[in-house]
Formats: sequence, C-alpha cells, structure tokens
Amino acid sequence: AGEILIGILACLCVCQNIRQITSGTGPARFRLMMSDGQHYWSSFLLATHLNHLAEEKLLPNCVCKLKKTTTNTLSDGRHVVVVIDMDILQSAEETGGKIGNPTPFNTDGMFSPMKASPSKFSPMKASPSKFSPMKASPSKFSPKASPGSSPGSSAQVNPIAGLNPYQSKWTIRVRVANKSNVRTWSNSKGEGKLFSFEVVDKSGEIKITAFNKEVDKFFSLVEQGKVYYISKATLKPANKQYSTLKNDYEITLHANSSIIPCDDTQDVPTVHCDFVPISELENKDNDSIIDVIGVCKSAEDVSRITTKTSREVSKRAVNLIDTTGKVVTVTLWGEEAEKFDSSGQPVVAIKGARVSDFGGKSLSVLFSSTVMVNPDIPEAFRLRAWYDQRGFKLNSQSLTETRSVSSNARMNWKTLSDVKNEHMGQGEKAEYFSCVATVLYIRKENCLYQACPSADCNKKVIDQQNGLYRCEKCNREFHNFKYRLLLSANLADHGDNQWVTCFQDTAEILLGHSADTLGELRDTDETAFDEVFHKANFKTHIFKNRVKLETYNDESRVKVTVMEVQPVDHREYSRRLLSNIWKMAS
DNA sequence: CCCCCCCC
Repeated sequence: AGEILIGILACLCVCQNIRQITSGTGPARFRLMMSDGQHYWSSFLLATHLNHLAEEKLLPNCVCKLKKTTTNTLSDGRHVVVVIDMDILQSAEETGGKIGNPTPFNTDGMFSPMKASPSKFSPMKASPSKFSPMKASPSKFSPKASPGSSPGSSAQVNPIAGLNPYQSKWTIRVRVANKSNVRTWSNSKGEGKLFSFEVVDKSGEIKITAFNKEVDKFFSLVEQGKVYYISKATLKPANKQYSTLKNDYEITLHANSSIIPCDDTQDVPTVHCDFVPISELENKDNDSIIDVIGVCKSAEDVSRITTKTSREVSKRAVNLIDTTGKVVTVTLWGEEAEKFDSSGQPVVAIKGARVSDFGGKSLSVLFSSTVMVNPDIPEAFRLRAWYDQRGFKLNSQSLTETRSVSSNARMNWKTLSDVKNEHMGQGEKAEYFSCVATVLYIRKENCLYQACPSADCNKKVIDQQNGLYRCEKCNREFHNFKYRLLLSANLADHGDNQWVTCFQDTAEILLGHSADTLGELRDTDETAFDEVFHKANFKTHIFKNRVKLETYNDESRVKVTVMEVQPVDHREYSRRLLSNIWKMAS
C-alpha cells in the first residue's frame, strides 16, 4: 500500500466524468471517472498545475496518459489511483467518442479492476456541457500528438457463440435486439424484480437477465438497438421451454457485471427483420414466429380482459395492411396495448410476432416481440407512400375473420332501391341482404298475439273465453299463454322505403321492450304502450333481411323478413361509404 | 432468483 507507481507511463485511459469535489481555498481537487473498458476508477488530481490542466483540457471522453500515480486504500478497502501527473493525449473533440487502442496497463496485480480486460476502451457518449463543471473551452485546446492509437480492436472481444459456463473471462460486443419492461414477481421462494434483454452479434444471440439491484443499475442504460460491451456475468444453461433464441445458454448479470456503451458498432449486426407479406401469412403454421410490417389501417380501443389464471391484462387489436392488399389483426398486450396510438395510421413493424389460427390467421405480440411504430427503415417509407397514395382506398380483405369482420364479409349490402331494381327474392330461393335503414313507422295494430305457452311452440292460441287457451298444434288447452310479437314496420334509406316483418327477437330490439312487458302495457297503460312505438320511430339500425316471393290467395308478392337487427358501427359504415365512393369514382 | 406470451 502506498507504493508510488511512478514510471507507469504507458497507461492510457479515457476520462468519462469529472466532478469537482472540493472548492474554496487551495487547489481544487477533481475526481475522474475513468474507464478501462470494464471498470470505473476514481482518481484525484492533486497538483496545482493539474488543476490548471484540468480546467483547460480535461473533458469527458478525452484520452489521458497517466504519468505519476500512487495508490490509496480507502477505509472501505477499495483502491484508488491518485494521479500526480498526467498528459492529455486526445481531446474529447478529437476522439469524437472513438478511442484508440490503448497500450495495456500492467499493474502486476496491484489493481484488480484494471487487470480484467484492459484493451477495450469504451467511452460513454461525451456531453461536456453536462459533465464538466469547469468553464472549459475546447477551442483553446492544443493537444499533443496522439501516440500510435489504432482504430478500436476487437481482438479481445468474444463471440456470443463461443460463450460457455466454463470460461469466466470474456467480453462481448453486442447490440440490444429487444428489451423487456421491469417486472416483479412474488412466489414461495421470495419476490423481486427483473428485466431481460436479448443481444446479438455476428455469431449469434443470447438472452441476458438482470435482477433487483442490477435492474436499478442497468435498466435505463440498456437501450434497444444500441451496442454495448458486456462482461463479467454468469452463464447458465438456457431453459429452452421459455426461449426461442438460438443459444444453449443465457446470461445473468451480477453485482460486478459490466455493461458499457460502445460507439464502435462496426460488424455488430443491426437487428434484421425478415418481413413476411401479409397475404403470405395464410401459409404460415400456427405458432410460427414471423416479422411483419404494415400500415395500421384501424385499431380497436384498448380493453381489459381476464385470463384463465384470473390475471387482468390490457389488450388491443390492430389491423395492419400491406401492399398485398390483405389485412391481418395483431393483438398487442399490456402497456404496449395501452400506449398504442393508431391516429395518423402509423406504419407498424413487429419483429417476432406469433402466428395464431384464431379467426383464420391472426398475430399476437409476445414478450419477445419488438413492436416498432413508424420505424426509420426503407420498408416503412415505401409502405407509407403506397398507403397514402393508393392503399387507403383499397377494399381490402382481412385474413382475420373476427366476429364483426366475418359477419361483415357475409353481409350483402344493398340499398332498398337495389333490392327492387335487382329483383331480389323473385326466384325460387330466398335471398338475403343487409341494409342500413331508419324506422319510419311501426304498426301497433295486431303487433302482439297470444301464443302457445309451451317452450318451443309459438303457435297462436284460441281464446276459448272460459279461461282456457287452445293450441291446435299441440292439441292442448292451457290456462295461460305467452305474448309474441309480429311487427310490420316501414323502413327507409336515402332512396326508397320497404315494408318488412319482424318477429319476436328483432321486434323486441326495435321496440326496446320484451313481448311480455308490451303485452302487459297494452292491457294496462295504453299511453305508455303508444309511447314505446313513438320512441322506436326514426331510429337507424343495420337490418339483415331475408327476401322471398310469397304467394297468398294466388297473389305473389315479395316479402321481406328481418332476421337480425344490429346497431350501426358508424366508423365501419363510414369506411364502407368511402370505399363505395372510391369504387364509383374509379 | 423469472419463465408471464393471455381474450375472443
């Protein structure tokens, strides 16, 4: 302890942060946060002339040559290096964040942090204005000639594919492909928090997990898409059950683990997407993992669902379209669902979505997926241009037949005049059409009849006037009956009107009351009964109808029966109208 | 040390 290491002239390091720790009388002392690529290392500049040097030239990201040093052992046992004399070899301006290959520093076991991997210098991005408390002026800088520092060497960097639990000393230089949120857990073994991220290099990929304290230390440092040196972490066999990554191992960070940003991203592959055209998703197997990109044509509102295990989770379905003209529904989960904003119909790229066979073909975002909104990639710009010029007016087809879409697909939309002009229902077979129409009038007269009370019989009963009601079909007499509705209603759209028949279920929807209630009202409160009909007028619905030629007393006429009544989805309706306008215009 | 990828 206390040896003076004068003469270790070959030590180069990168100044990462400077903090003035004393002020007032006497020479100021500065604390340098240095990096040897693995560890920070605190130093104090003592001499007055260094004070001057520091004020003039010492900035984050400059390369320093330590000339006279001594060690100190702090009360907590840590060694620090005390710098007595030093030179600045490259200013922060000159390094531009790129640091040369330094000469190894040999302390002969004195400073264990320095031993680890001295050749990998990796400065933080310089931000002089932020880090330097000194009024330094880089323009005044006149540095000495830089010694033989060559561009960053990767000789000491290990490939991911070469990592194994039996080799403890390694450093990887990797790009973050995917980063999770922080999650917490609580089970019989305890509780805690974690986050994980997946990294790639030329040789392969691996998952890295940080727990508890390491979450605090590294979560904000690790950014998706950025490159880092990572070393001193634990390799353990990957649980293949939970990972689709091509690696037999995974990494767990511990207290001494090092993650250092790296600006030299050369040879570190960017995260590559292999986008599958949406029309080709049809050929993908269930559960396969694919990359997809499309314009978010529409999206559901976020909703909360309860899983089979009684957990609550947010979800949002978004519909993506690409130049194949096909649409697929992708489900986002949790925070991603909550924060997704479909306004402006952004381009959405998803790496690693899972193919599901729900509704035909659909996609689901996994924890391992990366969702990118308006990513800065050529495919996104191409799609944007395509959609804004042509795609938006396509009458696109979805691979995902959700309930509304599938019924939508089955819908044979007609206007009331279409039905007449096209002579619908005049052939042998019944035809079906759907329309958006408004109720003009509903006949009150004979809208209710007394029906057989047995479960599946709706036959009109005969009031025997003796307190008994006879059903011819069941060939039985009952003490009671049930009311059934049979409505005649006049519907109108912009071009025509049409008398239709509504039976029980559709009639109850139009009137907003059950047949029982209406029967009772009619018999007890005629004003209220009239009011129900009054209120039903001028309401607009989607009507799904059956149209058929019916012959009655030698007279044939087309009869329209309402099969279903649904509320108008104005968004969807407007889209259809727009699409119709485009079709007519082209 | 987690391991959740869900709902219709």
